[in-house]
Amino acid sequence: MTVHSAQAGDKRERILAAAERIFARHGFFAAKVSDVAKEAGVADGTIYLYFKNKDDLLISLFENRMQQVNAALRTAVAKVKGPPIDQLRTFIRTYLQLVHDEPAAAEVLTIELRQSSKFMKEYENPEFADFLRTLGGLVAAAQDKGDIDGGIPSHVAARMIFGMLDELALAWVLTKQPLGGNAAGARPKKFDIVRAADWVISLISRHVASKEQE
Amino acid sequence: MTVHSAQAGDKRERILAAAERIFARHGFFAAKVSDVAKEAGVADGTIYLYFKNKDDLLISLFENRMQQVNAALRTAVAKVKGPPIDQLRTFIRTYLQLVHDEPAAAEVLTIELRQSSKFMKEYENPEFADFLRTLGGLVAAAQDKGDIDGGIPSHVAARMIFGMLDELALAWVLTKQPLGGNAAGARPKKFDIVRAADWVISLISRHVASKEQE
Amino acid sequence: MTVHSAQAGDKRERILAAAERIFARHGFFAAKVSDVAKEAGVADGTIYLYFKNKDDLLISLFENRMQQVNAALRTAVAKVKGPPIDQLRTFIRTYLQLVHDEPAAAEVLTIELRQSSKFMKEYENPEFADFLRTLGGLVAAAQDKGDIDGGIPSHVAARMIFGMLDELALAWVLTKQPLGGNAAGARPKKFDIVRAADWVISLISRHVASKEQE
Amino acid sequence: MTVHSAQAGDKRERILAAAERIFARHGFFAAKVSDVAKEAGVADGTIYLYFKNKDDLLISLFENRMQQVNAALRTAVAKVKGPPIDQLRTFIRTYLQLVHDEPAAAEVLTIELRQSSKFMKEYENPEFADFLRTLGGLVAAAQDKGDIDGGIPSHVAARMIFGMLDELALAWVLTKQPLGGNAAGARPKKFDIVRAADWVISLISRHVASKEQE
DNA sequence: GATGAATGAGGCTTCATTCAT
DNA sequence: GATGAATGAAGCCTCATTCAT
Repeated sequence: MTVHSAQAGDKRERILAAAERIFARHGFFAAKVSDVAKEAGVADGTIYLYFKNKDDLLISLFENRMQQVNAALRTAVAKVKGPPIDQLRTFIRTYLQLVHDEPAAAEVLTIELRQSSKFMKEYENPEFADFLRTLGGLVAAAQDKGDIDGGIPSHVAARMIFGMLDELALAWVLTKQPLGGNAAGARPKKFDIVRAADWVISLISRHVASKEQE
Repeated sequence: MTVHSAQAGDKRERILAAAERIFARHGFFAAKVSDVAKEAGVADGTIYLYFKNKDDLLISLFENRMQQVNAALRTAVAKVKGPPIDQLRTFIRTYLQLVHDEPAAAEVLTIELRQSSKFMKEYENPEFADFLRTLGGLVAAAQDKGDIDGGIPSHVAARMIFGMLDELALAWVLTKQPLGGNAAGARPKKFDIVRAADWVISLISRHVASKEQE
Repeated sequence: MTVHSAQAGDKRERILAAAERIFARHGFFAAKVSDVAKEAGVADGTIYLYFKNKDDLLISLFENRMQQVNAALRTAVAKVKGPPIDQLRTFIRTYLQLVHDEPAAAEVLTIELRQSSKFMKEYENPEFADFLRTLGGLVAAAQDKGDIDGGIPSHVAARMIFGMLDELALAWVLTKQPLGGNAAGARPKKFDIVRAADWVISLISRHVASKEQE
Repeated sequence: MTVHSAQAGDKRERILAAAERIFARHGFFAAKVSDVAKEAGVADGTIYLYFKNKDDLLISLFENRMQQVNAALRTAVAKVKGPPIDQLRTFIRTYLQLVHDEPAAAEVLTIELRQSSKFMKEYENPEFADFLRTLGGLVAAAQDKGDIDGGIPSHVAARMIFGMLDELALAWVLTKQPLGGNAAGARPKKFDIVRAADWVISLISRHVASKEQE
């Protein structure tokens, strides 16, 4: 029974995970619902027991993943006792670490979120708003301490920082790293996405940032 | 005669302009070729005299607009005699000014470019590569002068800056500014996209940047 | 239940039968897939659950019908105990009887097979090859017995005989016989396609063939 | 002037010749009018100065080629002073020689005539009727002499013979002869279409036919 | 007469969604 | 709940034909 209901409860998750992979692979529009079903190991119709329609599947995926991202960020930031700029660094590093660990999720959040901003506007996007609010708060605090230029509206600065992270994620995700070393500069080398966190901090902070690396 | 031949030569341009508006309005996938044709005032089949298919229409639109953007940027930057950071500011300001003046183009370049990174990878994107190369050059020069942190690979910094611009453009474009004043904070206020250029510069430059506003 | 499962299993057959009628009526190219669907009493999309595309529908129809023809011919010939020329007569008579009984099938096999020889070449046509092989075997046996001129390569003779049958079928099928008597020579009279079997035999056999008519 | 008008008069012929090649290459339905125009070296619209529409182009091609065929056959047969069976042999041999010399024409007459029997019925086909009448006359004469079985209605026998010729032509035309010798039986060898004339005669004549080969 | 850019009707096909089992 | 065969709306694209030059 427990196993059964667990499997049943799992089904929604399995579908979301499948959708993540399929959307990452083909893009939302090119992806077929039946492909998601196949990847999830369920029948086409089953998807409609858990989601209203294809759009809802994408929306739900966003909400779900952004929720996880926000939770991870909150947890990580809460642990930092140092000044706001260090919390910001942690925020950024954690985000990019997630991108590194979950490239499919990153691809969906980055590319598909973007392309579907169109219909995201209609559905609103509370989790993303939350993300920006948190980031804006960290920025404002860092501005108070004089670590970031205070002349910039913090919500705009938050947007800018998100833009950097998003673009880094995109560039990193789209660079298909050949297994092993890469042939003499044939393709752009896949840079270290996690290290990039420090680059972001050093780009935007006015002082030489205190390093607290592993 | 002049009118006629101008119109004839214009037809490709008219279709591109129509596609720009339609794609900006509905998004690439939701847009119908027949809508583009109607907007351009031509028959459906006429589109296929100038473009191989719907994809090619999008690709061509990118190339064309990015070419214009690059040309405008080159011209604007060439006029600046000051230090690299001032050239960079001009680059950024010009870019955001273009976003401001051509919101439809910005929407397509920003949203649709993103969502179609998928198939942009296949078609390559020489003009965008050019854009990044120019930006990277300016960054490197500014780094040499000590105006931007030199520890960041310039091509990564260029990506980050582009990310900021892109996100600013996106946020600005998607905020439907109600004509006239906006109802008490109901919607996020449409910030001044052009002024944002200075914010970008002040965010990333290590010294108080010299203002050279109009 | 029986009816239902029968119908379900039948669906492919129903579509083939509908295609046969529609193709015979309008010709392959002029026929619309949606007409076939309507004739079969299914939705347009259903066709594509059973066939890859319109071409595949035609190909499958050929294969299916030729298979039936070959089976009928084999059965009929196997019953004949007489000399090869009698088997050959049975082969021919059976074929023309099928044409008589299934004019739509005949029309498709005769006309559309021909017109699509173009793309039949690409798909091969094993059943037709089988048909020719069987016919060639009978011819060779009859040549051994001296009933047919032995100087002709048997596979070429088989082709010739098929050509006669095909042309007879075509001429017969295309002659729209008005019901009842025909107006004084206005239209070519629809000859007796089954009797024509004997004419074929008497045309090609060197001796007065033994008649074994009904 | 003469040259000019000759060229102008030629244009219709050039278009017919182009249509013959294009139809033979792609089939009537798959062939595009613009391809015919390109092959003929004229503009698309020019075709419509000489032909009512695409169908008319095919019809005219038939008429024209069948006329030439009939003329050639009449001339050849008129030279033969021997018995009807020899005239018949000449008729057949001449026809197959034409197939050999003009494979494109043969392909159109054979394949496209067949597939378009559909709309040929509507347009009638006087030249083909003429062909059959001539052939029927020769058959009847040969029957009178006892060289061909007299029990067969001569117009049906004519059909049969035409069927043989048509099928031989088709088989021969569709066998893409590999340049040079052919790999050990990989493809059916391209038989000698002209020699096949004698095979036809020996298949249908009751006596050992007098050979009058070159 | 000749051109060929433009037209636009119409078909093949896809795929999100439903619903009988 | 789960299935997956069936549906049918809708869009991309082709290409025969026209007509202004």
